Amino acid sequence: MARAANLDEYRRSKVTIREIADLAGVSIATVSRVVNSRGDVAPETRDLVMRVVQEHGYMTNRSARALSGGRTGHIGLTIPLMRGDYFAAILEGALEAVYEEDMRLVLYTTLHEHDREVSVLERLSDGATDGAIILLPEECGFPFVVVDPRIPLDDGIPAVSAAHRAGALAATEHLLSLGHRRIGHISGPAGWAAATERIEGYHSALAAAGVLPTSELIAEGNFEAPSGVAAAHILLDLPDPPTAIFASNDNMAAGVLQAAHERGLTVPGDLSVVGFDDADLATILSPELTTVRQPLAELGRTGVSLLTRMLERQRVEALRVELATRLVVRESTGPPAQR
Amino acid sequence: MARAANLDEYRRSKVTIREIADLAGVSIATVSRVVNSRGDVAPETRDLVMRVVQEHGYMTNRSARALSGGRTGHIGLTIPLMRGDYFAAILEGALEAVYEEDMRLVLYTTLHEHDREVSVLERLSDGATDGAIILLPEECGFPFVVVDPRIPLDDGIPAVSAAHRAGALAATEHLLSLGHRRIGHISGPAGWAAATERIEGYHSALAAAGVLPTSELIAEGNFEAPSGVAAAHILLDLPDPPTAIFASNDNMAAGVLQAAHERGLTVPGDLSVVGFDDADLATILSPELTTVRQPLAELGRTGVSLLTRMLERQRVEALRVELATRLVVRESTGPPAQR
DNA sequence: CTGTTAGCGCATTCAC
DNA sequence: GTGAATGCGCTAACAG
Repeated sequence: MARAANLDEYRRSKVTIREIADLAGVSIATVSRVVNSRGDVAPETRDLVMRVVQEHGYMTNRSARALSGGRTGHIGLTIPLMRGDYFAAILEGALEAVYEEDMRLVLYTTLHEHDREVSVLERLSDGATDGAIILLPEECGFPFVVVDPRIPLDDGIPAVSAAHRAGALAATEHLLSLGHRRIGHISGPAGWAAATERIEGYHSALAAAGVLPTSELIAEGNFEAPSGVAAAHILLDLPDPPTAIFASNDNMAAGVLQAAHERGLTVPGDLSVVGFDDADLATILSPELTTVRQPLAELGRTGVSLLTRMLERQRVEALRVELATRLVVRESTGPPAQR
Repeated sequence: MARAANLDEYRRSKVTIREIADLAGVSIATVSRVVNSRGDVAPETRDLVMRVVQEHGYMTNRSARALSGGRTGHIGLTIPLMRGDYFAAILEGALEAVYEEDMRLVLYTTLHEHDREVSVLERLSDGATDGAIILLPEECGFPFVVVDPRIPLDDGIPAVSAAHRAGALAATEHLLSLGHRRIGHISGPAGWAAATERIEGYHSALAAAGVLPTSELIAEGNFEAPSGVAAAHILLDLPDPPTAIFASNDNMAAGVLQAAHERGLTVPGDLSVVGFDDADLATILSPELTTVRQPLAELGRTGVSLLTRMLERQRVEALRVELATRLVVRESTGPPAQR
């Protein structure tokens, strides 16, 4: 089948349910039943209709179905930004789930800009989508579930997130068990739920090991690599510098590696570093990063299934899901150097 | 405005054009004219309607508009896979353009699987979208433009791609000008247009400098990092190993860095490496990668504008766009070591 | 089991 | 300038 020479031709070429009905000598309703695989159709009628449908390549018009049925089959997904494998991984999971449910994913980016967030939220309620997966929380009269919430959410808002605290705890314990006592932490931006919970995990591990947390050992970053190198330099410039650094994500851990490289420090010989996320980046770096794996794709996938469940049951349930994280030990951690 | 307690309530809460018309004491047609900013409306009527619209938060229902107007305002975008900043960058550009045109982007992944590609193509023509940006070329009766074609395309298929040949030429010339004569190349998969053109650029630069290309200096990879380390080892195991390696993308260049690291080779001291893409990865690595910048976001953006132009003119034009690439010199290249 | 009948919400002729 | 009427393609009662 060659490409249509122009759009008009393409549009005209679309077969409607009425034409199929006429061709098959049945009513529109019957065709509808067949294509929606309803049970109450005689086998022979079904076969007949199916044949005509096949022959003419009929596909039901989604717009019409949406208008009539009240559901578009689209779900929206807002994401702060595309770059970095972090969000891509979540998106990938969501796409997978959406594909399996024969729905479509309408993508929006907010770029972390407030204006943009507002306008995206507005667009979300224009009927183009049935619901949304949101990577930023806002109140709005629209069915949605928040994935990986940036800030603490009201109860009653469905959300799926990862076990940040437990992951950070495991990461710090790992360092502790290796013999480290001066363990620096590069945190995410203050106010972000994930960043806060990871600090908490770091603190509890320290406390459990009887190590006194010092605020000078915590430097704040913004989840981007450059902030990681800056923070690493601050930490390493300390009179009594850390022998290990736990960064709140892999990007910043990459920054730590870069800073170490600049100072001629070997990893893990002179400095151990642990990341968080287990993004693709973690295994691309040398040495490969010891990090905490977040089930990113699962996050996206779970978000979709939560949403579709809400959509089907016709009512919003307050559901909270927390997915487990786990430490992945690779090459960037080892015992501290002897003094 | 609090969240609707359940979906039914949410759905009922949507205001229709008819209600606005009644409230404003005008006809449906008038409201339609106003919200679509048609000229032929009296200023006072316009203001009145606008006020009512604002007050009730009316938004025109996209499904109804799509059914009535024959255009959904959605455009599809198929992408092989989400991971890696490469496709993300293209997607980002496309999203930007789509946002500006007040359209929506429906995302599909093919995972490079043939079955998946076919089913995605089918879904594309179900009326959910007006047209598509495709990262894989197939003939189908549907308006689309191919971005970054994987294989050579028939004339007559609108496409936008980057200047692979020129970029590879610049990269190789750079190495040559530094004094390198044994320059290895890690290519992309055979048959991919981008890979082939980059090899051609590499060859012409060599030829222009009077250096005889040797096939042993070309190793094939698959654009992923592990294939880069494998290929690098092959090249470096040569009796007369290269002093510089030009990898066909940044992922594989990262693999080369990793291989060098494993062998205790310093970059660029013992080995120079050049990548291609200038993905985010390039500046996260240490040393930062000298690479050829592809205008990834521009690729996506241009794809969208090409498509919308096609959609508006109501006919398919055969347009071919090639966007310029440019060499970005960073830390991973330098003169060859003295023998 | 199957056909008939109503809309779904909107854009768009046309008259006025 | 404005309103009434028509249809986009389909699903969902209902009736037979």
